[in-house]
Amino acid sequence: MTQWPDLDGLALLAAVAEAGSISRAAEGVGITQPAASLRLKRLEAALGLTLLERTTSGTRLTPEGAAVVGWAAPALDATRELIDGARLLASRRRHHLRVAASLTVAEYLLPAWLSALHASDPDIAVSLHMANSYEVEESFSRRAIDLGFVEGARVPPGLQGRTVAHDELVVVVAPDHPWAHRRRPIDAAALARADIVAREAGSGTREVLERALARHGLSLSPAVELASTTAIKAAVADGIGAGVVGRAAVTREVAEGRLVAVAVADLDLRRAIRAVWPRATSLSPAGRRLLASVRAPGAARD
Amino acid sequence: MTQWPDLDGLALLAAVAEAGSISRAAEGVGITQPAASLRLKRLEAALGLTLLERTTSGTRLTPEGAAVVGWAAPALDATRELIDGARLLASRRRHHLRVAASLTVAEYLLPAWLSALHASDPDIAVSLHMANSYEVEESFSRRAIDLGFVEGARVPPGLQGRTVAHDELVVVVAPDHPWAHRRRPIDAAALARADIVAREAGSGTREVLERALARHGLSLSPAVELASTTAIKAAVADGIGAGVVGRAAVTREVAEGRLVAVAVADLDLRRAIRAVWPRATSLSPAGRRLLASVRAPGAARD
DNA sequence: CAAGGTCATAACATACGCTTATGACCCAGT
DNA sequence: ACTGGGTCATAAGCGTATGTTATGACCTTG
Repeated sequence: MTQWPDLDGLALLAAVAEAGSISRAAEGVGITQPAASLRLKRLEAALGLTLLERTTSGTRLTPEGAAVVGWAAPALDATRELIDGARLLASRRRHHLRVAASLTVAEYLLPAWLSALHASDPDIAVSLHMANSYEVEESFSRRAIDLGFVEGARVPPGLQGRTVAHDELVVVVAPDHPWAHRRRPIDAAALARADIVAREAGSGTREVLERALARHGLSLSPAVELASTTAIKAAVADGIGAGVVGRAAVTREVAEGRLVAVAVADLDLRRAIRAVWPRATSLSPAGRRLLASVRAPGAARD
Repeated sequence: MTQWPDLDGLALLAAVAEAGSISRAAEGVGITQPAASLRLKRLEAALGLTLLERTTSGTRLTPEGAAVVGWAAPALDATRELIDGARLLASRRRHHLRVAASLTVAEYLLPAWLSALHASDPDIAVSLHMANSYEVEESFSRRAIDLGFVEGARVPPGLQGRTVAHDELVVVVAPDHPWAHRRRPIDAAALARADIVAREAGSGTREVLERALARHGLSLSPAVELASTTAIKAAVADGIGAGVVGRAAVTREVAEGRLVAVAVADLDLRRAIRAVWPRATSLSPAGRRLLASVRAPGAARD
């Protein structure tokens, strides 16, 4: 497979033509004179031509050498163009990052991660798309994003992922709800029977809840389905029912007494937050930087 | 100096795009699958790009890979053109040989050598220029010839050479010349005093004669100077004087009694026949073949 | 569900390609 | 005429690149 000529050698040959001596050309390209001598000799052997007239006072091209240099110029130019093009693409990969994240992650976790990324790598520009887990998969297949964040137990097919955080769902009710003053946890069956305000089917939040109930042989029939955590919080505050949302989303409301968190016995509402990217390709450099930022500054919470 | 991309790798990448799998591409370019895998991985690392989507059912280009393949095509094409051009030149060097030889060599030695060369390498075309030693040097500086044959003691400056044969000058006279019936050799002084028919100054033959006489403190003052051996033989036969010519040139005339060779005591008239070529460059392949032929088939005579 | 394809990884051998050290040679300036 | 500074070539040593074979993990397909 050593059918291709040595581009380094050809560049060196051109440098010799320019410099008038092997020594100076060698210095110019940053190798020693013996290395250059050898390289040129091998090039001549490979081509079967005498390219250079070596004298004790310098080295000049033979006519054949001049012809080869003439042919080498377009080859080297075309190759340089390839390098430049690749560099441009690589720089995009290093300085641009298209992220898709589920609503919950985008609202409550990503801001801190992105700020950490900006602190460590100020020249990475991030564009963020909000999407539920299924839309994330679809975005990958359209190659519209480089990195996704999804919640839920499973890694979507065709993707690989790394768990970067955990989020626990909590049951919240309005302060005047009957559960608001219980000292003992409710049980899973009670939750399943109650009026529930839940996220729509297809969201990671909803999936975790359903799976957790299913482990008790229970199923969910929500009183209301809403498409955002904010809407759920409003509905719960209005007394429509008990809401199930990520703990991070209601930290302030619970602290301020506007909502009350209700403990549920025997129900595992923890869910993994995963960074995911296509299995067939490697994560882009910018994506790797973001993951490094996620891991580093204590951003991972539960 | 490892600034240039791996052309083998790029060609391999294109092969992968074509074949749809790394294994088949590897087979296509004649390496094993692991070697190809590594090569491609290194290429990706060097460019900082993800070029391929590797799946368990084959490998396809990413958009970035497609772009790189697009850039690689002109680079590979330009490089192939270089190879083709160099091959053409090399084939000329292998199949063409421009030879310059002094009159004596061209007439009496080269025919046998060329016939031997033709026997061993029928596809080498030889063009022959007759020239005296000085003209040979000049032909090299004009790059008009690849190989020269000169007589005489010295190797011309700027050239390197190898002795390929020896030729001995002999003194010949007409059958009715006083020296024709001597049993004892004449001496050098007698030769210097006699009427001599010699080659012109600047010829190798003449130089050898003058040097040989000079070693005895004698100098040459020819009665007649002629520009060809044939002319000298005619002049000697006409009785103008004693001729000094290469032994090979008069073999037939002496055998047939038309001329008589006269021995000369204490005069070394041997001269080297040298193949010469520029010191600054190496001998062309075709030239090497001719020298091999000269050495091999007993062509070297004295 | 087994078989045959995909690619990746590991262990090893070889050979390339650079370095430093040294030598031969020529030209120019003293 | 000679020495000094330039040229290039050769030799020995060494690290690494790059190939090989052997093996394993993983889909996809019949």
